[in-house]
Amino acid sequence: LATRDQLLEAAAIEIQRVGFDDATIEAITKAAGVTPGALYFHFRSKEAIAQTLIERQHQTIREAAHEIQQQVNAPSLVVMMMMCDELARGLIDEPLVRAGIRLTIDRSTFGSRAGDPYRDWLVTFTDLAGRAESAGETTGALPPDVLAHFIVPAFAGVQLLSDTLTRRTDLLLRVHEMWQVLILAVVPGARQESMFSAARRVFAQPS
Amino acid sequence: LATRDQLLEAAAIEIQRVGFDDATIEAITKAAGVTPGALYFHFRSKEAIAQTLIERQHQTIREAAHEIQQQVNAPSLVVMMMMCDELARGLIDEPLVRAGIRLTIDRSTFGSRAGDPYRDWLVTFTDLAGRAESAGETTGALPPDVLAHFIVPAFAGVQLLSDTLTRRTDLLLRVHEMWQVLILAVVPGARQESMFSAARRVFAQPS
Amino acid sequence: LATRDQLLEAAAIEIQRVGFDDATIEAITKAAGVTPGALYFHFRSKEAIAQTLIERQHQTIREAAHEIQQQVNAPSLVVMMMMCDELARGLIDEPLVRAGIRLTIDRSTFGSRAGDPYRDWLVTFTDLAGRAESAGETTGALPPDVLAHFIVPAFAGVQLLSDTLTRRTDLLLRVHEMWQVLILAVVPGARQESMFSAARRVFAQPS
Amino acid sequence: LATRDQLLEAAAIEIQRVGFDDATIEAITKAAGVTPGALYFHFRSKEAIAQTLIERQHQTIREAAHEIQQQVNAPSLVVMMMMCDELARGLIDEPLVRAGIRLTIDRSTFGSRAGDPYRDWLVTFTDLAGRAESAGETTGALPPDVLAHFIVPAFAGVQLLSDTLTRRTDLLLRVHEMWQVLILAVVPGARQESMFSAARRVFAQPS
DNA sequence: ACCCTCGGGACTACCCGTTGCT
DNA sequence: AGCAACGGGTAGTCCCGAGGGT
Repeated sequence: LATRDQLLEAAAIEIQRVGFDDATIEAITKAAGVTPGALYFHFRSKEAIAQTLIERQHQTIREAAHEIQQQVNAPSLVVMMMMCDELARGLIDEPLVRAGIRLTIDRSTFGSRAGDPYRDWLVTFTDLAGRAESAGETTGALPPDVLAHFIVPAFAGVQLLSDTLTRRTDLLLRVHEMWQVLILAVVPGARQESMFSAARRVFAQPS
Repeated sequence: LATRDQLLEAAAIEIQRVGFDDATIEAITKAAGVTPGALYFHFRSKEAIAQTLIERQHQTIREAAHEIQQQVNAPSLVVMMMMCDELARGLIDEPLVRAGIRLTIDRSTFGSRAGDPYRDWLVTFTDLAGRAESAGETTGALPPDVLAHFIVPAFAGVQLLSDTLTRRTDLLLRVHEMWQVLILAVVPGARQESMFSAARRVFAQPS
Repeated sequence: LATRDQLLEAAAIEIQRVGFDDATIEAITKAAGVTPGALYFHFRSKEAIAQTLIERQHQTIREAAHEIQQQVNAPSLVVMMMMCDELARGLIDEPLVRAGIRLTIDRSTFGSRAGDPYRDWLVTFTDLAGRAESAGETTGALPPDVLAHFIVPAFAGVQLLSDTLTRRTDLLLRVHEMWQVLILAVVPGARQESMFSAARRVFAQPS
Repeated sequence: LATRDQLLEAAAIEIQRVGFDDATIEAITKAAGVTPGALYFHFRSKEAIAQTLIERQHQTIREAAHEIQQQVNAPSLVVMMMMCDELARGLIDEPLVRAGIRLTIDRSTFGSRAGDPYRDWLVTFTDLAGRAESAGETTGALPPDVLAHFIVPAFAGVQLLSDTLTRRTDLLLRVHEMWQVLILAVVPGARQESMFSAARRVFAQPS
């Protein structure tokens, strides 16, 4: 029902704002305009809401990634950039994404499930890195899985610092800078310039 | 008093284990072998303990960094590696460091103070990056502050994922890999090999 | 409607299992395969179900007692035994009877109505005890009402202990033993032996 | 501390009045003049209070029984009567005893521990019944354990009905009547009259 | 002067019986 | 008869002072 979605959105906003522990049921229900009873009709517990939120965001990102890979006919490296860009923009203005990430990082609450989104990204990026290497976009000095195992956490860290220090106002800039380093590290000299300009196009500010 | 230190250590262990919110006064005092009254004699509040913990860790790291910069006569880039290595090892086995980082990342609790450690690292690394450029260790393609603004979050991210995915068992390996990327990106071709072997020495497993 | 009976049976099973307070509407409706709405179409409230259950069990027992008194041409003392036997067997395998007794004993919920079944038994047994005395089955050392006021609670107690200690597996045995004591107490010596064998026939195990 | 006892007494009064489930923490603490915090300092949970109450009553009764057996030089049958009398009087005016019995009967909450008091009485009464037989107080027609297995539940039932029907105002009378039946059943004819008068002395109304 | 037992108060997640609207 | 929602209420917990012991 519509109430369920209202609750999820209210929960996302609240969780993204104050974190899971400090997001009270009262605040969520009040924001959604319903009563606690209604909430516990749709969700078994507070954790169940968070789980749903995580899954939804997880799935949202997967779909976006899938779409990008499908629709766009671009170098694998550029696909990676677009995925980073997509996620970064979501982190700036979509409560669902923000809440999902917050829940993934403040792992106080969830056991092993918390790492799932990371694992997902790792396999996707490992795959893309492999294709990039095959396409000659990278020098091959670094194995694809090593590269993926660096890009994903690097992005996570950039996002984390940007959030802590500037409330993500400089996020796009920092992600752009991150890709400049990556291009310098893995793209053959001859193709670096075109990659730089591709990056500039991807991370151009307007939403 | 000795009680104060016992309290701090018990708090560090507990916070590193379950996070600030779920670390109860009761658990901390029980672990320290004292009563809540004793705790509130030494600290004004639960937050005060966390603040003390953060400051202590902050200061511990600063001292270590200072020592490294002083004692070692090494390229600035290698100094950075050693600082990363130092922190990584602390993150693996020192409760104080682990608790400090946890408190910095799970920022639920503290307003703006949470970013202080990051800012500290940023200025230190910006400085070192400048020196590295002057010494010809880097190509200069990236301004020192841009470089620092990438290394620090990248390390934070690597640590975060390593913690989430492997409880930091692969942390040293990942940090080493991170530096391989960085070397490829910023060190002039002629000096890369010596930097690679320097990195190998720094991140050699034995503690 | 058939739904009504399903509801009653499910409620009986649930109440007999966990008691009135802990028997949730959700569990009952789920067991009956209907929705809360359906329940509230047939019953005004949760208490109404319990009342219906009590009345039904009350009536079931009355009918059984009536039948025994009517059909059987036996000494009044033996009629009493048969009624005890009947109820005991119901307490072992009929959810309706079990639930009814549970509701009568866990009197948390109902005010004065709870004693009704007891009062009923008391008048019936007082009457039977009077007839027994007239028929010379008893010595008359104890007035009929005193005798009834002992047999009824004694049975209640035997049932209670048997339930608590052995989940009623030894109920029939204990009720038989109870009647052995009663026979020794009130039956004239000359007729005791025949009463003992009558008791043995009544409380013979096979259902 | 004194607070602990106040809480136990308040809990006893409340539980004896409305039962375990309907005895709210708020009511108990309010009656004891303390706050929930104080209660949860002394007891881990609501159930823990009930457990303590049961144990205390259990122990109280045991001590009383021990004292009776020690101090009094009386026939075993009379000792049993005195124990019944003692418990009956406790059931009339001592909240602790009333609450203990209520918790034992409304067994909704506690698993197997609930039967412990019964088991205790059974062994004590079996022992006393054996001594009575040896002393020639009983005919020996009933084995001691059968006798005990009848007296204990009979008392329980008498108490239960008296509570339900008259709020225990006729309890002493009913227990007296119960013993009249028992004397008729098991005491040799020649000694019955003296036992009857012993019973009259034991169950004389004044406290 | 230091330490601790004990108590206070507020708040939260959770659940449940019940009822409109369809 | 069903789906969805309501609102009241309870156990549990936690952080934190104020009073006595040592």
